[in-house]
Parts: sequence; C-alpha cells; structure tokens
Amino acid sequence: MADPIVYVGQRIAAAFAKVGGAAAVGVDTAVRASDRADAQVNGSLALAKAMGLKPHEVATKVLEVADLKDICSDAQVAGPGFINLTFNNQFLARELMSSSVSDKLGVRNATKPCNVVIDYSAPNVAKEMHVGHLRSTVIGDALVRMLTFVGNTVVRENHVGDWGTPFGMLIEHLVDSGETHAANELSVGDLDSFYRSARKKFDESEPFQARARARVVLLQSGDAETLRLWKLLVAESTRYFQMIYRTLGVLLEDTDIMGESSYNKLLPQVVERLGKLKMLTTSDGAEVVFAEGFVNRENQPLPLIIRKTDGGYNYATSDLACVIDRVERLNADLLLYVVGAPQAQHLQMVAAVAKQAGWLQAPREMVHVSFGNVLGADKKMLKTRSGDTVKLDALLTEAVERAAAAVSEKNPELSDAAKTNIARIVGLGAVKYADLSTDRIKDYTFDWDRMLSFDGNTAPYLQYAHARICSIFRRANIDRASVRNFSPTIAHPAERNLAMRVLQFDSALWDTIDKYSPHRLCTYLYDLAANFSSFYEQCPVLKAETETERDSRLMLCDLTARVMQTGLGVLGIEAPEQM
RNA sequence: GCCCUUGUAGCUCAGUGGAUAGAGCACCGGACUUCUAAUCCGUUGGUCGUAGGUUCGACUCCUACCAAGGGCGCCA
Repeated sequence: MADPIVYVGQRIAAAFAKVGGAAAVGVDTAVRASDRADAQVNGSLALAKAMGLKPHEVATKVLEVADLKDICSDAQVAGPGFINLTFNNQFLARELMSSSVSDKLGVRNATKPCNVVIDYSAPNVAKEMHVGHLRSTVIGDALVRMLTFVGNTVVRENHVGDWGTPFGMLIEHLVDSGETHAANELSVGDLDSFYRSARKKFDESEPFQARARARVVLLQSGDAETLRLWKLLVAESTRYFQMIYRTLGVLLEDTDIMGESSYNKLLPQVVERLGKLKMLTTSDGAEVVFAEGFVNRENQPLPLIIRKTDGGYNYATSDLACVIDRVERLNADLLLYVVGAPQAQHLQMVAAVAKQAGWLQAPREMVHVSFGNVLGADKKMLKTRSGDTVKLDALLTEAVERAAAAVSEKNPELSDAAKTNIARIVGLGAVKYADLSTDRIKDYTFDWDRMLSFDGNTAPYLQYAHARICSIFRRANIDRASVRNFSPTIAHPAERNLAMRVLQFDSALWDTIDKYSPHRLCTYLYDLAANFSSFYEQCPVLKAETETERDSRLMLCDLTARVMQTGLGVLGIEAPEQM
C-alpha cells in the first residue's frame, strides 16, 4: 500500500476506536489531503459531540494514542479540533521504493475480483459512427482497461444495432441497388448516404414500404435469402466499425460484437419466464410488465412493453434477455451500461423488472454509466457547419491533422515518421482526453484549440511532461530500469510535492473506479504533470549537486513517468517518448 | 403535468459535510547561454442559480422555487 494517506488512515481509525470506544462507531475518521499539512483528520469534532467532550480534547487524546512516530514528522491539533499530519521524508522515501519495485506502481488489486460485463459503443449497422458514439466508446474503453488493471475479469460487449424494422427497408434498398454496387457504397464508408437513400424511398414510395414490411417478416422468420442479404450489411458495417476502433485505438474487436440479433432466440424465453412468474399483464393488446414506481403522463402506471400488439418484441425484451444472458451465461457480477443519459428511465425499468423476476439478485448489480452530450460552441449538439452530425472518422482525421501541424511547428527536427506517429498519438489523445476529463454526467463543449493546447488540463500537457522525463534519460543515455532500485531522498519542496503526488496514484485510480468516473484520474494526472513541471524547473536532475541527489531524482523521474504512462494507458491514451 | 440531470470567476472546468471555494484560458507583469520555454513563477478576478431548513460546521445533505437540457406506451 503506497498511498501515505491510506496508510496512516488505518492507524488513525485505530486510535479513534481506542479513544471513543463504542462512541467511535459510525464516526468518519477518514484522513484527507490538506493544504495546511500533508493530511488532515476531522473526525474529532464528530466524536467529541458523541462523547460530550470538547473536540480539541478528543483530538489531543487521539494523537496521544495514535502510533505515528515512524511515519509523521509532525502531528498537531489545530483550529476547533482538526488534526494536521505531516509525513516524515524517510517514510515517503520508503513508500516510493515500494511503489517503484511493485509491478502496479503501488495500486492495490481488487479485494474481490469479479466478472464485469461492460456494454459500450453500440453503433448501428448501415449507419455512420458519429460523435455520439465517441463518448460511449472512449469511456467504456477506459473502464475496461482500469477494471482489468486491478484484477477483474472484464467482458466487452458491443451491443450493435443490427436488428429491427429499419432492416426491411435497408435490405430492399440493397436489392434495388444491386449487391455489388451496394457493397462498394458501403465499403467506402459512406454509410449515411446508403441509409438516407433507403429512408427517402421508404418515406416516398408506398410499394417500397410494403416490400420493406414484408422483408422484416421474412427476416424475423429466418428466411435464408433474406438472412444472406442481412449478413452482407452486417459484414460491411463490422469492417467499418473495426476500422474506426483501430484508428481510435480502443480494445473492441469483432468478437466483442453482441448485437441485438444475438438475443433473438432468448426473446420467447423472456416472455415465457415472465409469464410463469405471473408478471405479465395484457394492456391495450400488448403484453407488459408494470414495475413499481413508474408512471406515465397521466400518472397511470407505466409499463415495460415486452411484446407489442403485433406480436413483435422490442428493446425492453432484448435488454431483459441481455441481463439473463450476462448473468446466466457469463456469470456477471457487475453489469455496466455505458449509455447516454436519455436511457436512464428505460434502464431503471429493465433493472427493476430483472430484479423482480429474480434474474438480478444482489450483490449482482446493474449500473448505468450515464453520460451527457458533446456540444458545439453554440451550446447545442455538435454539428458540422452545414448542420449535419459530425462523423467520427472525419473528426479523428482532423484531430491528427491539427496535431501534425503543431508537432511540425514545435519540433521541426523530428523525422517525418516520428512526426506522423507523434501527431497520431497527440491528436487522438487530445480528443479522448477532452472527452474523459470532464465529469461524464455533464454535457461538454468541444473545442479544438483548447483540447490541443499545451497548457491546462489537456492530453498534450500530460504527454509533454512524460516526454520530458524520457528526454532526460535519453540525453544522459541512462537505462530507465537501472534506476528503479535507487533509494530516494526527499529534500526540496518541489521534490516532496511530486513524491506525495506519485504516491497518490493508488487512491486516485480506485476513486475513479469506484465512481466509474474517468475524469477523476484525469484530474490526478494533470496534478501530477503540474507537480512534475514545477519540479523540473526547480530541481536539476542530471546536473544535481551530488550523485546521491542525482540518483534520487532519476528514480523519482522514472517513477513519475511510469505513473503517467500507466495512468494515461488505462485511459486508453498513449504517452510518446518525444514530442 | 410528473420524473431525471445540470446550474461554481468573463470563458472552459475541478471540488470527498470541515478551516481562507481551486485550476486552466483570457488580462497584466516576470523567467530561456540551462535535463525540450509545447514550460515555469506572480497579479487580477466569486452572492457556489434563489430562498429556507438540518448540522458544532453546507458548494456538498433536505424542501420549495427559478433557469437550461432530457425522459414520460407499442422506434431503439
């Protein structure tokens, strides 16, 4: 356990228990980072109230009892009864060592590793991926990496929209266009025009509508020729998705696709099982479940529609099938849904019904990792100048182009190959980081200049800090791995700030995981970069006063770089060695 | 109409019931013969939407209201 704050927390909690006895139960004895010392403890005020004593007295007693000699150089009561703790430098050095030689840089493994199924990305077949898919894909990818990093088994599921009524019209349009021509159109990535043409025909031509409807029936009844045409559409789209995922550098693969169609066989079972449980009600000709606590406009109970009046299933049925499949086939303990905020009520209803049916029993749980929209400068949904949705591949291309211009300007000596690679890493990193670094629940404003800026809470700033460290080792021709056993000595304040920050990686990552909020790790990494930049200005490494100091700083630099690289890594962002 | 989310500096955003609410941008002023100045250091800037309540203590929890966005029966 590397984080000094977590470490001292155990001793403080023990001291509180000793002082307060039964009164200390339920009192928040948490140790927190402080701007007045290294850490502060506020629990004395609450405990004093419970015991009818003065907070200052309680704090004093806690300090008398607490065993802090080996880790704190200073511990005192301040203000009304706060305890301020200052760690001694030997303790910090020891913790840095343990972090440096640990394969996970001091990050604790999950106490109970579990099976996590993450549902994310979810583009639609025969439709372009746009900025709306960016958030789900990028946030989902970061969660996959973080949860895997701490020892969980993670299953990626890409719930692609590959089924339903639109496929009637898409298949008929495919027939009209001719398969070869359609395949060409789809393979150049111009999926939207294919979809729009189909839609246009559907809206304008009644005979076409009739054909489309008949085709849906054929598709659902498993007609071989129809399925063949459908698979053609799916295959072209899958190739396109994979191209985007590779460009974006996310972990999703073809084999992660579990489209809506995958659950077809389970749908009748959902109805059957709900029927047996006597949960189904017929309402306006549809078979529905009334989950408690949900009402419609007229304040009447709001149903979850399992089977439509026409006998077809809809997305609620398929989402329930998903729950069953993930729990019973994949043995999922935790089901994450990285899905936009508008789906909140739907997912709540699905969860409520799944629980009521006994398919989702505690401690298994379903969590909606909800997120807001990407906005343009006008505060409305991000659109192109002509008012169209922004295509994801165009957005990524522009990001890399903009980064390339910046790289050429700032570091013209780099080889063309290096420039190309760095531009790719910086451009994609900027886009991903902009998405990850604000609280996912909120909408965020998309702004090229800000995300590619080298100042502030941006990917390039963090990547630059990492590149500078690499540069130190490259200049001096020192092997990074060779300094990892060096014993650090903490002397300079900037050195100390950096050390403290490095040691907080564990708690920052866990805090991020507990809340499924990548922006918390971003904030930490930004602070780390800022602490490093400050250190870099004030503390010469290669020209340190003594060899001991030099070795110590080399060790601290290497550890900082590894935390940065690993931290960015679990966010799905690369850290180049040169910029 | 009911429900959900959001509201913090001019702008973009952090903020775990705790002490004096923090960054970045912008503005203004400094620091390159130096391990990458793509950086650093400093100044200026606040009714935490409004009003109550709970609490030793509230940006944080509760209630009401205001504003913005979203959801509310057979699309997904």
